[in-house]
Amino acid sequence: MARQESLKNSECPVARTLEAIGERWCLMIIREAFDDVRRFSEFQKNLGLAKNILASRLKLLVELKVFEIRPVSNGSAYNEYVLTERGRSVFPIVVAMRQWGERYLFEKGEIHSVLMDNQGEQAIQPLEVRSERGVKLTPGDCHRRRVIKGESVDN
Amino acid sequence: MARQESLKNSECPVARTLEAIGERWCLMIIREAFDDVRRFSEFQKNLGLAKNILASRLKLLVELKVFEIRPVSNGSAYNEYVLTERGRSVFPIVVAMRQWGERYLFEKGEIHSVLMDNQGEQAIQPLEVRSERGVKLTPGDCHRRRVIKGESVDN
DNA sequence: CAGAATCCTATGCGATACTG
DNA sequence: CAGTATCGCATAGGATTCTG
Repeated sequence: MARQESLKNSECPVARTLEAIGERWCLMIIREAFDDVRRFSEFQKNLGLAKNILASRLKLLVELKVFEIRPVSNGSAYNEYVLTERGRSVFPIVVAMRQWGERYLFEKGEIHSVLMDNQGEQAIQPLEVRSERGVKLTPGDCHRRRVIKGESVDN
Repeated sequence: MARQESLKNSECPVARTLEAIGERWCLMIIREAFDDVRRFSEFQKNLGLAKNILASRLKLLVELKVFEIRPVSNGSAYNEYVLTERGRSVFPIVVAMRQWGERYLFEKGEIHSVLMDNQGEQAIQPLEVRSERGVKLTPGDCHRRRVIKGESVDN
């Protein structure tokens, strides 16, 4: 089974998301973009990955419409990689990972980065899964159901 | 750079989370566990991955305390893999991935699974990132700051 | 500086066989 | 059934070189 194809047509959205952008460098690149990184060299400097890998990931993410390529404003003849709405929508995924890591993968006293809001320096609330009516849900409160996208779930 | 080590000691919690459980099969296994899958053969049947891979991932996830091994209740002499609190806390990550995939990786009319709550069959709200005071935040509203875990961020 | 192209190695992972 | 052990291929990804 060709590794890359195996989950691409899964009917589980989690599987497809993992297949599309779940790879570590993709998410790290997107995370950098949330900090307004836009240039090839900046991504490379901050992440320390090989240039060919970065290039291939950026290409992939442009194909997926997570980034769009934009000619740079300041004169230099190269491109910027700017998040699309689709790319910005990855935010909750990255925040959820961040919060889990903060909680479980650091020892007390260890340095790590946290996310703060820009106005007033407030911390971020833990993400919570809630039903339509606002009830907080745990994994056990949920089940999966097959639906057709675009059609009503009811009746 | 030994691929597996490169992000493990990053001070970015996103990087550590990716390194720990970001690999596709790990998250798929955890997703199965959210549907109350507990047995080796069930994981394997539902996911269709090779047994040695499943075994190594389960071992890894037990080491990470995402799962705990529990002797099975119903007599059969084997083990169950049960999510710990730490494992259940992965829920928002999986839900965030699910929601992103639902939105962007399916065509209208395509079949996919959705998450519903068990009582009343309500859909799940889109995850939102909010500051302490409840203001909804986009990536641009945030910045990263280095802190020492366990110590107060203020003063 | 922003990539593309080439090369090489480590390893992810599937397939299969073996064990209690 | 629940794994462990072995093998082999494909690919991820690092290092390096080349180009506009």
